[in-house]
Amino acid sequence: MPIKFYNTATRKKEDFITIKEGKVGLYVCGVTVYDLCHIGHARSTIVFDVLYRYLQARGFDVTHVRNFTDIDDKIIERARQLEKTPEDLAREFIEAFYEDMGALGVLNADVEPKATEHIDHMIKMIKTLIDKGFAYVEEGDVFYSIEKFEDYGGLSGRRLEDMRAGSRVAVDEKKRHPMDFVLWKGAKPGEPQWPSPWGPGRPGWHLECSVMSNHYLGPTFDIHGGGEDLVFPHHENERAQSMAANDAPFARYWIHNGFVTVESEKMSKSLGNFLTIRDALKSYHPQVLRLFLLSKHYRSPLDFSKKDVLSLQTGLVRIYRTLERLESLIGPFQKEDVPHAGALSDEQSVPFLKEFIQFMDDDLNTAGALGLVFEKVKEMNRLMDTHDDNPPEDMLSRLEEERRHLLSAAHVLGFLEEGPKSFFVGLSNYSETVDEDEIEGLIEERITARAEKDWAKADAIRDRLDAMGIILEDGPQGTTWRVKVS
RNA sequence: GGCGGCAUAGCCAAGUGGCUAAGGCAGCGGUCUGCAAAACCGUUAUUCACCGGUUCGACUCCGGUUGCCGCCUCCA
Repeated sequence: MPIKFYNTATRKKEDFITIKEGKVGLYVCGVTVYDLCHIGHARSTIVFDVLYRYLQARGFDVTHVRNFTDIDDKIIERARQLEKTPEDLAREFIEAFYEDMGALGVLNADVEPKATEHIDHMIKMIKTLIDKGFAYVEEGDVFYSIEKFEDYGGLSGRRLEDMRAGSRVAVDEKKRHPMDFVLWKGAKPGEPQWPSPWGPGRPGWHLECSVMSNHYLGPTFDIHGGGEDLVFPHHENERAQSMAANDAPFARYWIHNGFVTVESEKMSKSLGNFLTIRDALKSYHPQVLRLFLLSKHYRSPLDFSKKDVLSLQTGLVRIYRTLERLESLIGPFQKEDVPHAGALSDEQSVPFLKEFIQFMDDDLNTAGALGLVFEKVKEMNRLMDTHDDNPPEDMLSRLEEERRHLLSAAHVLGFLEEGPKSFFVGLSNYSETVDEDEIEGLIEERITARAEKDWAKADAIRDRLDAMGIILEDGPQGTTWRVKVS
């Protein structure tokens, strides 16, 4: 069975066939670095991170390009407000991007180009477009003439006539057609600028992705991704530029992720519900956030609500508790066992991994795949329950094997990558700080009381700890405690 | 006005033209435990917004209605 992706360009799920056997060129529109990333950026970045991981696990040699837009009107404006240079501002938020996304377990892309590194290539493409008659110069600006490109609208399914009716934009009168867009923008005094044949200025936004995808992946490549809001106009314009300049098809598969709302409302600065990754990480463990963002199909809208995130957290805690239980039986997971590229090949005989592949092959169904993970966890717990005190050797080796399968699936989703201990320590940071000595002391006291069968006293101590947010577990090996997290 | 998407139990969320409609959270009953906790077992949608149509058969395909959302302007 082939991998299938929903292709925005055709509005259908299609079999994924690469241009070159075994190789995938993946271009994902990154962020404009004028502010901190929010939870919506996190979803998009994580979704394509999972796509990247999955294609690699399936054995493809993937070239993943994720750009930074580091010159743009918003950056200039924000820099002016903060009295910084646009370069410093961009550098600062690129750093923040790595910090935030790194916390969420996002891998670096293979190439992470910045728009300002490709100005000369952009000028070259603009020249080509002018020479071919797709672009015109007006007083230091260069515009793309959409009427010259017959397939304009071919990606988003829009017709020019329809759009004109709904246009609410004050149209730049230099444009010959209201939907024409800028390729090169003449600089006003004091603005960042680069020399060009049309005077000093800076590139238009859409141009950078055309140039950089062409530069790193060639004129025609496999997958182009981004948030669904980019379909129009950004991707439509990118496509028009690239196809006109290169005389070649552009991306073969267009993949777009759905939006994130916060407590059922669209994120916006005016509503004050603009949730940055940084703020979200103050309330939730990064693994909880990551898994939450993968708990629904990537194309559907996702509502970020505290209640739903916490219920997902409870589930994740259960998974980690199982891993903890496994460690006590068969020791910690060895890092060398981390699955290598191509681990999820077509000839998969392990039923669990086979099912996992079926879900992921079907348009990256992370939600279905996650359900599978929970089923496996239950199965392993059940197995451990049957031989609580004296586990036979063959059961231990079976558990070891199943844990390896579980973790190789989890690796594709980018979670369960740390040990249970470290996870629980991390999670406890989200609760009030606790005084370990005090807790240990109380537990000692309670052990004595229990030995004397003074149940009233034992229960009183347990209640007291409970009030402190500490949960006790009396097991065969003695009493353990953990912090109540939700 | 145009384009597109979504509507599944108390909540979140997969999925399929006919076989028991995944999974998580919450709830209830049970096993275990001094009692708990954790884990496990059982249980919670005769039904998939509404109305028609296609079909031997639809929640799944088609048409319409209602509701919600996104895009058409910078936006992941």
